[in-house]
Amino acid sequence: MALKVRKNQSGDVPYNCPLSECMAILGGAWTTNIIWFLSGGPRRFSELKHDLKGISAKMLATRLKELEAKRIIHREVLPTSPPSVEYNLTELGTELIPAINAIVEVGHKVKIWNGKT
Amino acid sequence: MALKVRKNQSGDVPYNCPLSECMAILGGAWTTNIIWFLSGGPRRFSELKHDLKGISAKMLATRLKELEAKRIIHREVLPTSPPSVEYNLTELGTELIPAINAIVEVGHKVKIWNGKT
DNA sequence: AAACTCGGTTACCATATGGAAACTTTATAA
DNA sequence: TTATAAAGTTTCCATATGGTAACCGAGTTT
Repeated sequence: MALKVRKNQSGDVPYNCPLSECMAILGGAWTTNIIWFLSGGPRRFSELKHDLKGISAKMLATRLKELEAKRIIHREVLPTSPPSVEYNLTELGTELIPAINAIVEVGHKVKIWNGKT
Repeated sequence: MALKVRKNQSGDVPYNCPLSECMAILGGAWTTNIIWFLSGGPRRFSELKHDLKGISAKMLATRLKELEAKRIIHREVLPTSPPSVEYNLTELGTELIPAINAIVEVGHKVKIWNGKT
């Protein structure tokens, strides 16, 4: 006899939307790391490049533009010479911090489970 | 005068490790959705395929194998006829749920900020 | 005048990602 | 006898992703 498809117990049926929507923000390479470093306060392009060891200028520029378009970060040109550019989290961006922290927490637990204490 | 690179205020310097490690688990397409649906209890291949509207069999099989290799989910063949296969979260997999929930929470907030109430 | 800094841009390229559709095996149902 | 279900696998293909390296303009220091 063929099996019946059981009702899913995790909640309402098309519930994947908020998850997918948020993962569309956090999904790209380096994205969570950028947000995490910005959670410490405003940061310039070259500072972020220094923070994110191994990131290319192209990748960093791409991600910063994406996050700016999604209103997660704010870009501000400072009247220094030469002009410098500072990035910081918007209010919406700040809302992401608890999720990032939760991911960091699990990251620690995964390391313990994998014996990398 | 050239600007000085300021010390980052978000914490210790090479702190990206747990974040990157966890994102390496959660990063692929559909991954968080699969974990979320499994958080409701064990689920068969075809049930998950039904849950995750639009996923291809290939993608689902790939992700399930990945998550099994990372000890996030457990695969069990049931002695039904035809044999069916049930997937469920391991203890380690269960540890991911708070992070997934945090992401879902932010997903809701993002929708509100974007005016999609 | 030459070199350097800042904040990128551009071109080129290799690989990774993921979709569509057809096929498989075992076994039961019509 | 034919069809269908479960749980994938396989092939083919298009696009997305991301790295390297060179380059740029404005301004500044040497």
